[in-house]
Amino acid sequence: MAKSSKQHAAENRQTIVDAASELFRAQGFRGTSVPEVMQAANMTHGGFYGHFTSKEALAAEALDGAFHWLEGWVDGIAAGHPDDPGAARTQLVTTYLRADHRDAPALGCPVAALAGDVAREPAESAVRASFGEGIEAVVAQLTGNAMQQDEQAALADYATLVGALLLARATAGRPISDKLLEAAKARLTGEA
Amino acid sequence: MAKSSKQHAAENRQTIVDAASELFRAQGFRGTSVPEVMQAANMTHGGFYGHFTSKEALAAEALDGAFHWLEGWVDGIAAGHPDDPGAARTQLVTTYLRADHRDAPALGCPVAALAGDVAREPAESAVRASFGEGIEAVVAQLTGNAMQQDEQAALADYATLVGALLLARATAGRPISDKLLEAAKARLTGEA
DNA sequence: TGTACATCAGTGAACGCGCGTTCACTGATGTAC
DNA sequence: TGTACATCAGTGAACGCGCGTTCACTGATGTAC
Repeated sequence: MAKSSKQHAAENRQTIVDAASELFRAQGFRGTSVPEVMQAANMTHGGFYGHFTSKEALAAEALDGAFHWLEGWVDGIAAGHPDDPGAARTQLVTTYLRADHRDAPALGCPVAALAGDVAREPAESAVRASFGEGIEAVVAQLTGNAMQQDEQAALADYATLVGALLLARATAGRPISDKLLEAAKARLTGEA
Repeated sequence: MAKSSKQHAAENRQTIVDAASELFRAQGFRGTSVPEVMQAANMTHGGFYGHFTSKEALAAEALDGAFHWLEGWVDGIAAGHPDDPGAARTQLVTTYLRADHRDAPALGCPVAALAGDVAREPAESAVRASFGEGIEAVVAQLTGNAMQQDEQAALADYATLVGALLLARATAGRPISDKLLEAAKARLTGEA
């Protein structure tokens, strides 16, 4: 019944990717070291290069994983409101802009967490490619059957969501932080 | 006619702050080293600690400088449209979301350039304090005589501007990058 | 006005440290007979 | 089923490097008489 060593290795690899996905979102690419990721995965750092060719390769894969989670999250909201795209959109906006999303970047939207880092990546970077594909996939979800927005509206909504969450994080601890979340919520749900 | 050494030192200090302000916006706090800043200011790095107590102290001062520039920029737009706050707002939105602002973060809005970095700063950080005060000052400008927006609208606008610019930077090179700028422009100027 | 000393901004070498990455090794798993 | 060998995931020490910061020194500027 013991796991084969290949199974074990594959599980360990996934543990590394998952740990990296959270650490990168919380601390950024530069703010997270390979030894730190490996320690979070309960391994020593020497084994890292048996699984990945470089830190950047891990970053791209961790970002893919975070986008995969995000797409599942959007799908889950859409599934909760079949035949009512407007209600789905409202719930997405409300949930995205909750204080607990602001306060837990490690487990939240990779776009808000890492857009600033990705913006500084060189043009050919694998991380930049993953980010671009990820964001296009999410926009496709918002314009698809589940949410039914036109593309321009979806892009403007997403920009507002990301901007508000990021500014709320950067000003956390000040009254303006909560106000930013409320203002974006009011704007996007038409309550003001 | 020769400058006194005190004048010279004060000028050099300002040169360091200005260089840091651009480098930090372009590359982030962690992505910019003290030697790199000093080289950009045409000095060797040894003299740095004669002017600043730490890299973080420089970062806070450089951020203050960038916000000062931003406030002047907003004032300039407001002054170009006396008695027409709506036109001022439209010009601000249009200018902020231009492709050349996306492509020149070093000389642009410090909020878009550094919000992600500031969000990871600890609660007591000097950089975080500078950022919070800076953003509050800018919001005060947008709600003041020159632009006359109510606070909630100003916050939602700013979130949209920052989110769109940041996402456009993170996706630069893809068609979606320009679309993000256009979508935010349309949303904020009511053209769609 | 000229000389002697004090100041202090900037230089350049050095520090300890953590980074990304490499590598010789170990020991458990897998394979051949 | 049991033994002998091969594989290979993970260990832990080590590498060269750039970081933030320190410090002894230099030489131009400023001050005292």
